[in-house]
Amino acid sequence: MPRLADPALPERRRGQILDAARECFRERGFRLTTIEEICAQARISPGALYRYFDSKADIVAAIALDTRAQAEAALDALPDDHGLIDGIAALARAFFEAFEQDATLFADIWAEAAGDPVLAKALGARDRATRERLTAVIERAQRAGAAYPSLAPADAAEALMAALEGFALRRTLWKDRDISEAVRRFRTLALHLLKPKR
Amino acid sequence: MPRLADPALPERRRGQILDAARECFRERGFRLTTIEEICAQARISPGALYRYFDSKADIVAAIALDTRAQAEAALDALPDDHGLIDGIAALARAFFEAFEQDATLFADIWAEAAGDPVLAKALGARDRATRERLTAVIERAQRAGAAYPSLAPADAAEALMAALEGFALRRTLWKDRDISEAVRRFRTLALHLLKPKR
DNA sequence: ACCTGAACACCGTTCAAGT
DNA sequence: ACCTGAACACCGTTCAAGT
Repeated sequence: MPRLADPALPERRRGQILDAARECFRERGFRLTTIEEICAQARISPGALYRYFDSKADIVAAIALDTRAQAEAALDALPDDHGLIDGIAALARAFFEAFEQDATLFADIWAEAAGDPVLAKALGARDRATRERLTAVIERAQRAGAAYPSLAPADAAEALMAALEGFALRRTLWKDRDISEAVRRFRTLALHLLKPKR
Repeated sequence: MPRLADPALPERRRGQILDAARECFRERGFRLTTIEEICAQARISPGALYRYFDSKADIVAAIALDTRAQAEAALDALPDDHGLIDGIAALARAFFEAFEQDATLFADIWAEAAGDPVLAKALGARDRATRERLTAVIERAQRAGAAYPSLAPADAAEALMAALEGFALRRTLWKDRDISEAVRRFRTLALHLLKPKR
């Protein structure tokens, strides 16, 4: 019998549960999937699951923050020269793709956040960080002459994020419409916001 | 004993229940409010409630469609001359105000729609109608020279609606931020989309 | 015809007992 | 230290019985 427990176990278990949850949410949506289903998928008992997550909402929160973190990381690769618009469009595509299979999850996350101050605060902090990075990129682009400076960088960033999320939200309704169409529309919007001269 | 039932009763009951539901949702959010709470507020029994609505989701659906219908009606009053931008801004303010007290409801409606094909279809039909009206307004404005024609009217309409809903969504996270700030940001976006020359 | 409210079904969460 | 799974609590929905 080991005196010390496996220090990697908690992280492994959390990953195991999150993977199972994503799989289930994808199949039946957040509302309809049961803790028992997640447990079956993760080959674990309810009691064990609650050792690693406080609640079902806590599981969505973890997934939401993870997705956000990935999106934010992609921002660092954004060029601030004349490739800016295309970079933003690529980012939008990645964002839409992240929610392609679990389209409903996007809406569920926001609904959960709206009713759960803890998740709201965590998501809010991530969101602020994301917006600040995007603002910085736009600011540099304006200085470099790659973006039109009539719009305050912070306003442009907020508008772009709102539009991106708005398109993602609307895509949950029109599941038939393909991603490229959404990307094209978002790209057009970004172009008008950042380079109105062209 | 009357041979014919009061023909206005069903509509009255539905209104009574919807008012009660709105009140409850405002206070505790969609998730947390209980059918029993709505019943208490409406002074009616659960059995009676289910005579007028199929499910809890059906109640949100009714509220969602009602809110949408109001927003759509406001579109008719939109000027297609140089007051267009201000008209759109006023519309955005009304939209934000409609969800001011039940901020979480906005996200809940989408989450519900994402998981409920019936609601999705109903909301989708309304949405299409709204977009077509907005498209027509923009088209007229472009012809009148009040909007810049570089953007296809349908794309502009879709972008504006996505942005409007994106801002509304994000407002559920930042409850502190006042409406005027959101309206100002949306107005700026609309300006860049429709009148990039200025 | 419309309503009541107890009963049912389901599911998120807990906890006493195991190894 | 970690896990199991039966039990609990809660709530959306139904339905037999009332008027």
